[in-house]
Amino acid sequence: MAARTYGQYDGVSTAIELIGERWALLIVRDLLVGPRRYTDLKAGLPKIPTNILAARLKELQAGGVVRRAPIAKCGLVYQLTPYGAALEPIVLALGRWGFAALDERTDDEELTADGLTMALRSAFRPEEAAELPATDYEVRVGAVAVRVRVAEGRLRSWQLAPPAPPVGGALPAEAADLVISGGAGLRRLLSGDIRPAEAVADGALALESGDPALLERFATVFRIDPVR
Amino acid sequence: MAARTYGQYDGVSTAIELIGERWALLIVRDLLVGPRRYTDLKAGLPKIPTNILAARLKELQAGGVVRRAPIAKCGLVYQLTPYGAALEPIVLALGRWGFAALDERTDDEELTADGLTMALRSAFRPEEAAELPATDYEVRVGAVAVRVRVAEGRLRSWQLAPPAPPVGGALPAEAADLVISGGAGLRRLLSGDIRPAEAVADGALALESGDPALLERFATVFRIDPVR
DNA sequence: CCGGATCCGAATCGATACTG
DNA sequence: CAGTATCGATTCGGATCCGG
Repeated sequence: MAARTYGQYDGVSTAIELIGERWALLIVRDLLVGPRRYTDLKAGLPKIPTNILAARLKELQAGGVVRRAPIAKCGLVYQLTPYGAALEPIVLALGRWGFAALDERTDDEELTADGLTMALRSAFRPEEAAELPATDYEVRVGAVAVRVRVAEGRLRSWQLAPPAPPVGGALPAEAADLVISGGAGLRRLLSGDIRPAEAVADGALALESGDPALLERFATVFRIDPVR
Repeated sequence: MAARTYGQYDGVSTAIELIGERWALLIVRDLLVGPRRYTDLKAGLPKIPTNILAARLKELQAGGVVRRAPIAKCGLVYQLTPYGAALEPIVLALGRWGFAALDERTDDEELTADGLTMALRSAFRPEEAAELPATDYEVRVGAVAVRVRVAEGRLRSWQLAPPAPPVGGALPAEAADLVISGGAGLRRLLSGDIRPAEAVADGALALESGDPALLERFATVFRIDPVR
């Protein structure tokens, strides 16, 4: 295990020895959304071999990034330690950087609930949201659906499909103010590549319910600017 | 090459498909210091197999992260594209995160000039430096020596040993205001684990030349706070 | 020396099957 | 649910070699 080391003494090398192995950062990404059970992780990372998942979880625990905790009633969850949770701004920034290289989705690529949740988090702009009234959005892409609430410059999220335990408190009972769905259009909207009205006219984005004017607000609060 | 994909459609997955392969981010780290030739990279990454270096450089070029450019008089260099250069804040943050997990240096780990340069960059605090008079520091750790100038809230760096082409303009002719050397002491100083005076008293850090009072200033301008 | 390409054994990864 | 075990396919690492 120490045989495959980089042999360098510095922060970057140490960091990628902790979280640079294949699949490791995607496990961290999912755990940033909330604690997850072994089976949840496996479902959220459909292409990970089960032995690799087991191996990574052990390494991440040994590195102090992840902790294994028994949960109230039967079962156990993996969760980030405070040290692991400190990766959040890095993973979000990496998500923004990689977002710029995204092209059209192909059939063998899928978007998971945790992937969408983190994408929305990485696109969230607190400064823009600070003065706006509290608003609930529901975003659907294929089979996944995420509910986000923007209030007081902060973002909270819940996963509706597949359902995951609420991480931002109890899921609000009432319907979202705006419900949108669509894959390709969402990416182009977040990148500022297309205006909200165009996205809807195109059919790239569908307005399921809610005031169409709220889509402008959504596009203001959630955006990932192209890298330079 | 597309066989080993994560099969997910999101920014984080895309990012680590571009720069998540073994050694890739260390190549980026070195290129963030300045353009490097194949042999420079090999020297700065002593343990990288040459075929892996060649393979990574090709992948990074294919991904639009690195560009290969012929240099003025014979030879060619690799340099980051603007898209690759946008990784700087991420690599610096990762360096700070990993720094927290650094323990004592072992004999098989070495600190390279580019590693030290990036460590100092990641530790630099512009806010603290904004109001301070321009100051030059020279930092020596083992066989590597780096010269940094803090002026007007900005940081510039040059590599003295092993010498690399100046990336922040011409190397100042005059001697640095403060010259310090020492390995273990530097890490503990940057982490705030030890006070400047103690570090010198310990012998963990040596003051080669300059006003000892400047060491306090150094410790203020360069610091990596423990993660939470 | 620079900028790689080639070859080969060792370690890791990926897919599937299996178990407490 | 939470993983191990097994095994073939890849990749990595180390060394050598080669054209300019």
